[in-house]
Amino acid sequence: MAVFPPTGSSSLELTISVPGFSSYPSLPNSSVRGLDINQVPSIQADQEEWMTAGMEDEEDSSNGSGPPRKKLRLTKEQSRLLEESFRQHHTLNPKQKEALAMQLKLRPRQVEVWFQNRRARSKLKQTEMECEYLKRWFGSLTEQNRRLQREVEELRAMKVGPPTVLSPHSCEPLPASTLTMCPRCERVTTTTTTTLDRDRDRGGPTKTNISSAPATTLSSKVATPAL
DNA sequence: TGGCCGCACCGCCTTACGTCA
DNA sequence: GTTGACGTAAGGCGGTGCGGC
Repeated sequence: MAVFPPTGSSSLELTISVPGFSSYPSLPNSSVRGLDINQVPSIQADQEEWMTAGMEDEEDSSNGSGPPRKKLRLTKEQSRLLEESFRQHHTLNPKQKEALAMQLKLRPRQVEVWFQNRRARSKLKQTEMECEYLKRWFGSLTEQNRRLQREVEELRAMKVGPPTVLSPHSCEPLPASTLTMCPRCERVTTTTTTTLDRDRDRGGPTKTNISSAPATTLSSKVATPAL
């Protein structure tokens, strides 16, 4: 079973990079400053139909009689243009916002709100995808953990009744392997000192660690994605 | 130069409305 | 016609950065 591969990104940071607009530029002399964000650009006839209710309600709200909040629905064309703009920039500077608002015949505030909500939706979607990924990865690790536990049990059983290992040269039984538990990582290792090793290296025994065995054994690599 | 204030913007949470099954 | 779920525009609040005083 393959360990679920980590994605290219080693980070789960939800960063939205906006080329050229890392932060909102401060434009003290911008015409946007001092601009009434509730100012309504000229409304075309085809827009009045859906905007009128909202506009009227805003005016109604000034009478302080608890304004019923009417919801304005953006037209498909407006949504399309906003989406298109969002693909280019996830945030807007004041000039872009104003221009877009003019183009869409919306208030700059509406454009701003749409972008805020759009960023939120984008982030939510990303979070859901990452959640799904982590779930699958957890399932993969659980399965791998089960396999390793099983392998540990098998190795423990081997310790009770150690197998006879024959020397490839003399065909005589070699000293029994000893299973030990690594105190640090709790991995089971086996230490085997062969006659061949002794012949080759008088300086000390050579340890053959199972951890260095092929990936199909206990040493199955546990890929840990950088989170 | 540091502190304060106002402004604009943001993210986050929530509310309220429109739509649809 | 009613209802509940869902999507989303908009309100509210706190935080941040910047410019002016």
